[in-house]
Amino acid sequence: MNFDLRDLEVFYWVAQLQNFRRAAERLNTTQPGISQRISNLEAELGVKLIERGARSSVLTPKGRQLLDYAERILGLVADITRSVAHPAGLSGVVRLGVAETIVHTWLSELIEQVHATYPNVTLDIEVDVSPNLRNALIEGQIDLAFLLGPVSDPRMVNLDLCRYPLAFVAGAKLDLGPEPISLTQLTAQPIITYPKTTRPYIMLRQVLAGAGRAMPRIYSNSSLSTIVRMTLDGIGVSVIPPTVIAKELERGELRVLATDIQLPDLVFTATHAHAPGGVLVEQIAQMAEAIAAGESGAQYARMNV
Amino acid sequence: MNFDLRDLEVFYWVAQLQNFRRAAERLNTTQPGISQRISNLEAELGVKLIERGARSSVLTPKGRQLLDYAERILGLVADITRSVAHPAGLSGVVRLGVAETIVHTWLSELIEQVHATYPNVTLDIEVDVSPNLRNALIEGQIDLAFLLGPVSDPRMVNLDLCRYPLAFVAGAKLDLGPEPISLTQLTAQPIITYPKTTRPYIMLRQVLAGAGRAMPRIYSNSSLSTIVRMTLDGIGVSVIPPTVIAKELERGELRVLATDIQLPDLVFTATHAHAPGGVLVEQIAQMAEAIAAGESGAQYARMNV
DNA sequence: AGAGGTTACGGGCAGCGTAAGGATC
DNA sequence: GATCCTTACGCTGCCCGTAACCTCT
Repeated sequence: MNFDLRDLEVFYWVAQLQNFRRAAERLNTTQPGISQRISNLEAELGVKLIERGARSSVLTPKGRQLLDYAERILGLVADITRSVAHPAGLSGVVRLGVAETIVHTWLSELIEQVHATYPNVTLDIEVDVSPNLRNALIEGQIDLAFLLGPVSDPRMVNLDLCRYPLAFVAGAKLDLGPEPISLTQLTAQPIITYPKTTRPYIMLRQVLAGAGRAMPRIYSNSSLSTIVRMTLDGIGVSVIPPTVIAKELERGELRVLATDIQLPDLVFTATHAHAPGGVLVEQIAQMAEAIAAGESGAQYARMNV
Repeated sequence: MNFDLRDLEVFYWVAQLQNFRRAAERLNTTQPGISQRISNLEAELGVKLIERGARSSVLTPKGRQLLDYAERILGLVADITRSVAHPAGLSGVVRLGVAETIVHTWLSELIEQVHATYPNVTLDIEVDVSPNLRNALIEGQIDLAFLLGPVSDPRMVNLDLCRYPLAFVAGAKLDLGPEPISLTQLTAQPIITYPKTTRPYIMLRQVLAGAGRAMPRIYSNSSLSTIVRMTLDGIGVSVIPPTVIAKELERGELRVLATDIQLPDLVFTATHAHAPGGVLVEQIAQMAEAIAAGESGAQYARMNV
């Protein structure tokens, strides 16, 4: 009998994702590697564990039986890394997907704290819009994401991070008339905000459409920095969380427009798959939760000035 | 985090035996190998697990914590080999210690059955007297032994195998006078039996001494075959279980002497360490139990003729 | 033709056994 | 000096990644 924990881990993920290729992505390896591991496991146990189908692979009865054991064993191994292993000894790569908003708030703080706590851990950071991050999570291409809203997939774990109000922001020089600014005044300008696939865009569109008038031009842009740049250049009014432009507000380069328009807040979550062995991921998610809670309070305080 | 099941197994045995060298023997490997495994485990967890002492090595608190997990994990792995693995796929080496009496009764039958059931399993068989087998078991040099009497060590598991009566046996030509033979008649002859360290020898000595007369000459011999040979040659009367000389009895070359002397039966057990992962050992012990039960009945039947 | 999995092959590295080197009694 | 463990070193064998192949739809 010669199988190891890696075999069980591979088997677990193939079972979960019902697909060799996705398991390979999830485990940062190649598909033939997965094939070999599974073959080895089946040979060692002398039993067929996985029924390879044309579109997806599914467990045999023996495979289901093994899955139960594999989950328990991997869970115990995770317990070991939690309770007996020294934190500084943890190592590995965590693939992190981040919505750009987070990049402009507390991401760097998290990165520093992770590297301080786990010197041997590498973060692979990928910045993208939340819908893409959501897909990447489900496909197993990233381990953890900080994105908009909970991901309602049974296998995903969501931790609430922070809640940022949206606001209409304009360049200091742009004159829109007396405040509070009405919808009509606003929509004379192009509105600059997040891409079409994202929740802020959809929410904004609903709010503007709800008023029953002609749709204003909406410039969507997947780069938050660029949105800020365009707003600074007076190209239009942007809809973003003021949190990300604290500096520009302080310097008086940008201002938050007083309006009566209610926009729902942006709610960010840390989301990851429920995975045995994902101790690191859980820890980092919890660190993010703590940092975001602290930052969020600070940001609110600043905004209330 | 990069440790495997082998690391945990090595750790488990070092913890049990409190000694690297003995763990190496138990695991059929070399002592530096054990050293390396433990070092690796400690490095991976970033924690000292074992306090190396001059005479024995003992677990640190973290080590005790890990031992708990290791036992559970290895137990689950054993469950896998029990319930999901195909028996024919089991492989490995089982080091078997056998008292010679067993060699002359049902050992070959067991060997055949083991090889039929587990084609990939190798048996390392060592024939020795029970006291030596007992030590080898405790030292972890053998995995399983068929020997005299239970081994009363907390970590050992004993299964009753068979019970063979002892008898005085003489060559067909040796004339000792009218039967039943008295002690006095018997002790005129040299008595040939098992070595001094063994239970039959001690029991015999007590019985003969109990009679309060001068001790007869006792030839002790660690080879049962040789005892039979000497008895056939008329050198003396031997004290052995008639079971092992079925053929000689049938051919009339040897005979069992009728006496009033009560000798306690030889009780054999299959004994092995309680070890997680020792699925093979448990299975073989159970096979021995079944075979011995069958054989034992047959032998009794034959003797009652 | 494209997605899913297997087979083939070469390079790198981990783990083993041998042998020599402390440490502790 | 005896016991116990660590360190050093060469070697083998495994495992990984690349690439080509097979097989369904």
